[in-house]
Amino acid sequence: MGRHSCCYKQKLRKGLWSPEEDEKLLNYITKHGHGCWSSVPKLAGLQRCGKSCRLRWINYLRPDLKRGAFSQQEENLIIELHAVLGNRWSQIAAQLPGRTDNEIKNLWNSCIKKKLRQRGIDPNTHKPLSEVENDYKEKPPTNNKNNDKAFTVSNVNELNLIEPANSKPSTVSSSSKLTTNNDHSSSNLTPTPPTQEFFLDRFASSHDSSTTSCRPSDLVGYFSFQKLSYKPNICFNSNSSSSEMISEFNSCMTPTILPPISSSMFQTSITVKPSISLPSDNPNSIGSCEVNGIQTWETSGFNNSGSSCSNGSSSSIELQNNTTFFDTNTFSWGLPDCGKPGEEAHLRSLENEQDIKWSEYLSTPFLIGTTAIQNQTSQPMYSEVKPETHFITEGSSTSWQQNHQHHQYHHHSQTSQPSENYAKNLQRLAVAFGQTF
DNA sequence: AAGCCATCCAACCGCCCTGCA
DNA sequence: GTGCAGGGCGGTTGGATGGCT
Repeated sequence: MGRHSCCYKQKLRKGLWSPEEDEKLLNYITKHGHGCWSSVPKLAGLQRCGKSCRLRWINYLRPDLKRGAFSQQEENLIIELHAVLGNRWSQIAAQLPGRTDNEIKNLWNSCIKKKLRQRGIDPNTHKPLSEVENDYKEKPPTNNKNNDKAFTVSNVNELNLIEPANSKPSTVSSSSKLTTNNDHSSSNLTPTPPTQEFFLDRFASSHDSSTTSCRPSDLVGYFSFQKLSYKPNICFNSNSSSSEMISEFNSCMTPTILPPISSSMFQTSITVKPSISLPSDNPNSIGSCEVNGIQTWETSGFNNSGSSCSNGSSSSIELQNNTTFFDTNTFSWGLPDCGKPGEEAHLRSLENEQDIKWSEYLSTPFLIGTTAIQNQTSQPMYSEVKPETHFITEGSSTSWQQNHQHHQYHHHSQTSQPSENYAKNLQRLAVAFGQTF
């Protein structure tokens, strides 16, 4: 187990890749696509195992990789995603176009962890270190693996680390603490993804429970960690259909059950502009072109589902991601230093069609209006300064992302009626959290 | 200049999951 | 149902690099 058959073969090179090897691999995949990875090294003339080739491609040679340092906004996003997803680097990477799981993992281990600790935050639990220490004293881990890193709603509440000092403690956290960190045993460090309790708690955590209003503007800021109004109340009838549930939800706006959220919910469409560029005189150069105003990349075989160019030199794939990403509006910090001015206008023009709003799941009161969110002043959590910009990156739905996403739930059907959308999305989300309504 | 140390990050390892025969 | 092969993921390792003494 572990080692693949190809790895047992003799004479396989290990270690750093030489430029020649890179060229061979790039050439091969550009022309033929990777197909079966185990056959790639042989066909490409490489003395490597298939896994090694795959890794090299994914982490280094892919044309849509964004090179360079992570922006503060990306770091913030990683931190928050980590709070939700734990060490699921691939899922986190799926939310950061152009970044690889390996890259993010390295950043986390080398940089972000340290920063969080410096700020008195335990990077595993996202709790204040003092609290973690207290917890440890009170409840020493009996069985090591899950205890010390178990993820609870209270952990998530600590996301509001920079909450004003006078903010009141959560009114529901004690009752809504997640104790179901059981199905993620694959990773000891992986917190249980928060279910609806998490978000309810999040709603409540920074709010006075006596506040009864639930302004859409508050909800708009949900993902920006604005203070939210929350009235613990009601109200789904378990026999209700999804659309009825939505209706009920609309009517009361204070559900005891929020539609579950998963990483896939965070996703909306983006387009990514690959930042890797090869020398123009490089015969393996992967150029770009625009088709119908959409950035495309000549990456024959890069995406098997891509449309093919007929010039024989390459095929063109459309990198417009119509699947998933955090709603560009839900995170107010954005990636200002990643976006290019010229791209932004184009991206903004895509926003309307790209946005997957909460409203699609939760109906209008949760609508995260573009203008509304734009005017929100986000409350920084981990960083002192959180620029108020959109997280607009030109994203890609590359084959690798699609691979990532095949575990996830594609939604945002463009042909379905709204009610169908709601039902489907709710079902998907329920499945995503292993729950049923 | 040399040695030591810390950090970064590319790559490997081991395991799990899935599809298929 | 079972075993195998391949893909994917997360954890870990180790080489490269830079700073400091």
